[in-house]
Amino acid sequence: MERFFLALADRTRLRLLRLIGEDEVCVCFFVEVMRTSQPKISRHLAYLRRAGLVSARREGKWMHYRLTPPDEPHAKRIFEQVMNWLKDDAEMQRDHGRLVSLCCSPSLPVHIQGAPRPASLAT
Amino acid sequence: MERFFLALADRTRLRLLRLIGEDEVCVCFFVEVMRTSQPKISRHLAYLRRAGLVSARREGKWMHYRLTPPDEPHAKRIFEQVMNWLKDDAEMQRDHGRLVSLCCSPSLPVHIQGAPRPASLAT
DNA sequence: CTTACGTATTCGCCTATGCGAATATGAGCG
DNA sequence: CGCTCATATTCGCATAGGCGAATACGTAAG
Repeated sequence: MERFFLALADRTRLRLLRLIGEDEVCVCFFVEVMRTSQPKISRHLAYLRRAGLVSARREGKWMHYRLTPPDEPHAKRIFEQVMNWLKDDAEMQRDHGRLVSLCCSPSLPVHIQGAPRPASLAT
Repeated sequence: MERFFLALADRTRLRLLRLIGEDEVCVCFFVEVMRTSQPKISRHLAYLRRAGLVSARREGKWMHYRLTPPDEPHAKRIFEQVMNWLKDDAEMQRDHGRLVSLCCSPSLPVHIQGAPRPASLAT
């Protein structure tokens, strides 16, 4: 219970959760969209993994993260409410906007060319 | 947002929130029911006050605390869901049970004789 | 005014955790 | 194998915050 709330008690982690949303997103997009250092993002993803809120899948060099909402019914409902809350946050809307336009653009920036786009946003 | 979740990320604070519930409860009952040191309880109440989740009212020597749910609609809904979650926790059920039987008993233990009982539990 | 009592705050210590910088790991490729 | 790229982990440092012990504060009673 405390672990659950601790995982939610950091802005970087909340931004990551919001960016993932219903998709499965490659780490390189987080770095690109959030304009934050890669180690910082990786550390927070690890924290979320330990808290059980996300899980990862490797695909060659790329790691994809997706949400794994809690099993416990109360926690699950709260988690969904939190995700709704995040949608109303200005900064996170900007993040998400950047992710969408990035993934829908025909050519990715040089440093992430070839990165697998989130399924629901693929061109 | 982070401040909100940080406030919820501690078991002692969650126990306090659950004990308060819909009532206005005197600090001395927390100490009695949770079998925890008074400074510890006071510190966590101060934390909750700073986070805006509770507010205090002085009545002579006694301090009463009550919940002040967030204004922001998302936070408010989440807060209510959290309160429901707490009701299912075993330790917190024991806490609450002790509070009820304490307040409904005709005579309080020596060290809290004269303490004002929570309104809804008064004899 | 002094005392007693309920509550709050301070102090010193310790752990958790955030950060940037550097480095390690793991996978694909030549 | 050796190189590169994507990602993860480690290191050293700084702050937040938990705890018990001691102490301060505010109010009522004598």
